[in-house]
Amino acid sequence: MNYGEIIQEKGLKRTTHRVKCLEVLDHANGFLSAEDIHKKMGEVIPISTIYRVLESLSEVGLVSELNLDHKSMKVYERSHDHHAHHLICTSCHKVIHIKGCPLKSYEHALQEEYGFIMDHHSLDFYGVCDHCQKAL
Amino acid sequence: MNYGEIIQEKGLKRTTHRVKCLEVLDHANGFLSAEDIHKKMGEVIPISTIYRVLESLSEVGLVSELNLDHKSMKVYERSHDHHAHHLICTSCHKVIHIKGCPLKSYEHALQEEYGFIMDHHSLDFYGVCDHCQKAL
DNA sequence: AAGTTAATGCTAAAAACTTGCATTTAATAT
DNA sequence: ATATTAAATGCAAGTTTTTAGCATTAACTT
Repeated sequence: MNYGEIIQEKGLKRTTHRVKCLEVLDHANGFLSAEDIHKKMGEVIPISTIYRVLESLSEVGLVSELNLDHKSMKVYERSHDHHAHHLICTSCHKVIHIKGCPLKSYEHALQEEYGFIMDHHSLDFYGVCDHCQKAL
Repeated sequence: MNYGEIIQEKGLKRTTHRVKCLEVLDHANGFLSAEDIHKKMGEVIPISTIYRVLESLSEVGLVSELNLDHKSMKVYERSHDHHAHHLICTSCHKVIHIKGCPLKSYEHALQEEYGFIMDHHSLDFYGVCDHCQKAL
């Protein structure tokens, strides 16, 4: 299934910008800011449109929007269907996806202890990747 | 030890604004934005000064600055000396501190698996607190 | 108390993001 | 295929959040 079809399946119009934007995000390794995407799309489309495209793709769940620690800027990634966390390299900014989550039972324990009903959690690891260690 | 002394101990000048700001953060339950702090300090001090005060307090580790998921705004809290995570109520925005961390061995496993050297991680839980559940 | 350095107030501006509105494009009905 | 309708886009301007420049003031040092 190509990007256009994926977009239509979610009930959105299949526009050039949305297709291109989804493709860019799908090929990116790591998070991209609106500005990054703008550049990768050739800087011909107004940035306001980029924001609107990202908003619509986020709304239907094709793209995830998040704020990372230490960055005062939203970043975006192609959503994955599994619950996942990230290793984020503070040197090259590469993002490694980790499938699986070690927090199930811990969440349950917290729920018991604090009477807090969990909705979701955010977990990211920061450090230096394999490749960057060698480069130093 | 009072706020002024704490500030001086870190090598900063003990100014009225810094003392007041640290006090406000120490008494807050939850994260505060620069704007929140500005209001709590009476809105007489220019917001640019608030940012500078927060910057200096962050630099010496008295205050932590972070970006939460879903909020495109920096928020601040009085630093605690122990490694801790948060339960954040999406209804009343109260923040519950959880001492301890379940990720030690998981981090180690990731380090092995990906050759990634960990620096730190961010972990926050979102849900509905005890109190808000009753109110619904 | 005088001197030195850092902090503050005030104004302006940069950066990130949003909105309004006329025009164009995509999907749908004819 | 063409007309219709609703949504998306381009363009310009506006918010919001955060930072910077510079003259003045306050805090610590001697």
